[in-house]
Amino acid sequence: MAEKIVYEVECCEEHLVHNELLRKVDGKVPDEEEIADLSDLFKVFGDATRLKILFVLFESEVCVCDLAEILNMTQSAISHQLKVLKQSKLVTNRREGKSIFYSLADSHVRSIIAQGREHIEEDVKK
Amino acid sequence: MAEKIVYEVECCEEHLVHNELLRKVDGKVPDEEEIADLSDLFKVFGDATRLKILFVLFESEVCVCDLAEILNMTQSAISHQLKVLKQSKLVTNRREGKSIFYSLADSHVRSIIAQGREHIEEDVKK
DNA sequence: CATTCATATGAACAACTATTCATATGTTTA
DNA sequence: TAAACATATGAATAGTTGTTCATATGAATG
Repeated sequence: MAEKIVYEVECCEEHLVHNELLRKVDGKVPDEEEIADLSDLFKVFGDATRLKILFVLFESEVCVCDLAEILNMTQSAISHQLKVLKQSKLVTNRREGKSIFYSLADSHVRSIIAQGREHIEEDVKK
Repeated sequence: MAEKIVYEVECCEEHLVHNELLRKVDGKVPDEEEIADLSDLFKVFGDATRLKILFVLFESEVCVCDLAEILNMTQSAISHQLKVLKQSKLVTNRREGKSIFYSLADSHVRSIIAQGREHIEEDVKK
C-alpha cells in the first residue's frame, strides 16, 4: 500500500486531523501481495461445501468417497473443492491403496473457524 | 446436517471403519443455517478492498472520503463495501456533521485476520 | 493385463460479486 | 432556501466461482 498513499488529503477540510491519520495508517496496511494472499485464504473459508468438509475433517481423516456420502454431494464436486483446500494448504492427503485420505494440515483452521463462530454467536445474543 | 447423513456407506468396502466414522461425525457438522452464516462471514473477509478497509480501521476511526483517498478508490466503491462490512456487523458508524465515521465493531475481526496472517506466514517458512 | 474401483480434471454453464456511472439522500452554510 | 459537500444506492457490466458431465489417471484384483 505504501506506494499508493496520498500524503495530502483534500476532502472533509473541517477536521484536519487527516494528515496525522495518514501518518498513522502508513505502513500498517499490508502490501498488495499479502492482502491478495489473505483474501484468497478467506475466500476458501467462504464456501459452504468447503466449510462442511473442514468440519468433517475436524473429527477424522476421511477419504473422498466418504466425504461425498456424508455431505450428500457428487464425488467430483468434493474433489474439486479438496483441490482448492489443498492449494491453500488447509488440508493434506495420503494414498492408501485405491483411496486417498484427507486430513487437516494446520491448527489455524480450527482457530479461524472458532473465531468466526464466536462472531456469529455474538450477533444472536444482541 | 444430521438429517442428511446416510447411515450405511457402500463405497470403499475394504475398510469398514466407515460407519463408526459416520457416528463420530454425526452432529459435529453445524446445521445448514450456521454453515451459511459462517461462509457468508468469511466471504466478507475474502475481498481485498474490504480487508484493506479493515486494516485502516485497525488504526483509527475513519470517514468514507478519507478511506477512498487512502485506498485510492472511488467513494462509491468504498461505500458499497462499507455496507457489506456493516451488514456482517464487522464495523459500525456514527455521523459527525456531513461526514460519517466508521470503526471496528468487534474484537473477533482482529483475531480472525491475525490467524489468517499466521497461516500465510507458515507457508513462507516451509 | 483387462476390469473395476477411487479419485482427478477439463470444459461448460449458471449464479454471484465488485466496480462504475448516474443519481438520490441528508447535512451544513452562505 | 439554494448551493455545496459527504455519503448512499440502484442498475449495468465484466469478471469470478461452484457444480455438473464426461472422461482421464492410477491402483488393486481376478
